[in-house]
Amino acid sequence: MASVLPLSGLRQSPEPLSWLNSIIKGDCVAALEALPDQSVDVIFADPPYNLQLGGMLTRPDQSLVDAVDDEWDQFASFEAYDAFTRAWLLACRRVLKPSGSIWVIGSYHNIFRVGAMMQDLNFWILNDIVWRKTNPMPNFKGRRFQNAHETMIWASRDPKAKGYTFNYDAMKAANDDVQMRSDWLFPICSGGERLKGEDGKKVHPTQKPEALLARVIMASSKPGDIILDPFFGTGTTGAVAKRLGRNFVGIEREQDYIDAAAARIAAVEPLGKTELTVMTGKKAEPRVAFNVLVESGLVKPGQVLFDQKRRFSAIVRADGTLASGGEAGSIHRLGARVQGFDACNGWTFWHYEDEGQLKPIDDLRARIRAGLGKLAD
Amino acid sequence: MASVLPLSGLRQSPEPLSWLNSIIKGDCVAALEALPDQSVDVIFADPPYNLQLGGMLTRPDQSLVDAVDDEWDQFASFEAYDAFTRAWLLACRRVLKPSGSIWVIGSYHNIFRVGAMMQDLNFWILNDIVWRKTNPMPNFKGRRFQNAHETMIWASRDPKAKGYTFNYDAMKAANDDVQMRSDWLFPICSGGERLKGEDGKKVHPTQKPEALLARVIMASSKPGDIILDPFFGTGTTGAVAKRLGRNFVGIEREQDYIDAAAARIAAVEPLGKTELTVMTGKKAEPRVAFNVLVESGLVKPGQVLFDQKRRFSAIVRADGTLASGGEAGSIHRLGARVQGFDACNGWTFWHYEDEGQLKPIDDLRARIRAGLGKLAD
DNA sequence: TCGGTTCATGAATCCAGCT
DNA sequence: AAGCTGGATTCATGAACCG
Repeated sequence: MASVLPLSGLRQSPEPLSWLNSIIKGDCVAALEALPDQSVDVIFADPPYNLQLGGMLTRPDQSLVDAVDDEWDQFASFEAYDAFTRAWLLACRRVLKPSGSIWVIGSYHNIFRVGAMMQDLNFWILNDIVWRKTNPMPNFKGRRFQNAHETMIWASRDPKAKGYTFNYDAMKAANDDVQMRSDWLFPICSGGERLKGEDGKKVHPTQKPEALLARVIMASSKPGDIILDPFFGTGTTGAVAKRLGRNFVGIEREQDYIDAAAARIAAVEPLGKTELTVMTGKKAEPRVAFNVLVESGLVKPGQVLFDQKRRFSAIVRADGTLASGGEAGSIHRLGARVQGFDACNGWTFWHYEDEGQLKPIDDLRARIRAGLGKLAD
Repeated sequence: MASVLPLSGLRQSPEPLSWLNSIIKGDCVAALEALPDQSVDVIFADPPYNLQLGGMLTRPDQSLVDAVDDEWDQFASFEAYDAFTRAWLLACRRVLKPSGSIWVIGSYHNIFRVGAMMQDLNFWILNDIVWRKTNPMPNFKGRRFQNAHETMIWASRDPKAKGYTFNYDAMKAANDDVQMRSDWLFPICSGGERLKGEDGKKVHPTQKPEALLARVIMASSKPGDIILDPFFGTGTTGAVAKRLGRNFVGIEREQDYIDAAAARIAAVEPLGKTELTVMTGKKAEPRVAFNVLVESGLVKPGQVLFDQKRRFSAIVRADGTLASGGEAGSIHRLGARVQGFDACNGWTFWHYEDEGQLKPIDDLRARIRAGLGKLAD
């Protein structure tokens, strides 16, 4: 039976949601019943990998590799694992907002089955992301390549969903101003970040690095969003969500993991609003109609605009449209028309003459946005 | 109907196999009927990815992206794609030797379904390999991460198969003497390597780089092995196989691709035996029994061996076994016994004294292998 | 001939918001 | 709900072209 353990909340709402910023104890599918339909923005799931280990594995020095042999990773067959996967994915699907997205991490043992099931359940894969480990465990027997990565699937709830969050500009800025790729490089979780028990042993066998979760959350959610982790473990998702100003919900069966996660999350200090501000691109800026430039006097009716190479020209009309050789329309439509294209960004295509030089009219828009419109003659 | 087109053969056998080093024209499953059971060593398959593209895609400069919209990549549903996948995988399974292995390449559109089906059909995944592209196509609309990799699944025919070829030492040597990882970095196929028609257009939309195939073939096959590619396309697998002294079989439906592949392969000059000699490590070296060291006089009966720290010692007996404190056995057994381990590499555990210094008996084995046994006193 | 610039292109499930 | 419109959006590579 699932029970809700409230933690220190991040979110003060007029109708407080009892499950927000808490860890729900119980089986994943049963516990999800505590959540309403379409109530979470992002799901990060780190399900059992269904490792099928033959026996003990020893290193060349005969030391024993501490394998993942926990009870929760044992399944009788692929069919059993598929049934389990289908059940939790469906439960997650119900609580995910139509504009939400889901991440699932796995290895070659399970990720193919998970990915196929996600497609069968009508999730729409956006990317598969490869987590390249800087320090993977070696292959001790020399019979395979070193297994040096894990795979994450990022998917929207529905094939045609357009509303999912992707902070493209923030990702690009974080990657030396080129697009963030689908292969990410991070160390495995170790050192001080790795939770250890009083006996010095790791608390959870598959604790994920916070850096990995940070990129996931920064890429696909906004501050204040609700992030669900149905296999909470020791709460990496919750800790990072709290630090990044997001709300979280965790589901976990084992009391030991819950205790460790709760203590860990309580110690997290959320970042301030300033630190959380992300790079945004033009899409986020307020719309300025070309007409406003005419009205403000930055562009005058009758003025002639050119493309950068003066191959085309057009005359500004008083209503904020352009005319050229019998054709007329918006700066975008006419830009497309004269070039024979379907589309065109008129702001960067059309230029005005200033002291003999051609400058894009986008510069004038920038002045409006900066509040300088009234200063223009 | 499938027909066999013989090419210049690499292999002269007393019972020539008509399909060897040839391209079989026809549908993959039907054409595979021409091959006997358990007749090929390695399969490399690059099946249709089942891309589901919405419409046209333009770059920011309004140019049109030349998408993969070929008829052979169209499937009515996931079910249809699964049925197709199951059929060709089963046909491949029949012709694959029990000691063989199979590679399948794909993207997130299809690889999860392929991987799950491979598991369902009792293939045993050895690795999933990520091909990281140095120069992937960008994401033009800024709505996802740049799709910068493809995934290959490497699997043995059966779960307990141990005989598959993996040239571990060659891979390690090629990777600056550290284990080859599961993420590989290669450019996409372009420039002079990319086959172009008379119109200057690419002959095949998805030609793979030869470097990728070279690593696959070098890692998982031996010279003289037979490599099957059931989706031959323009014959990258055949060209690389021939160059690396392997035999190939290709299956392809489109005559245009067959013509291009045949001409391409005919122009390939196989490497010589010297160039093909792979870096082989200890596993490939001839086995040397400890007894040989005793017989050759490099180790003398009654001589005392130690571990590196002189915590343990043992006496060499004339039959090539060791004795220590009432226990006796092979260098490996006794090494394990004195340490309380299940296993031990006696060659590196036991040391002999030489001018006051302890040196591993493995050094003596190396002298035998180098033909220096008789020079020893 | 050399160096700089322009241009084409690659397995791609690629827009959002308002009327 | 479907359609319309504003306008945002690309990286590495090699060939072609130019001065």
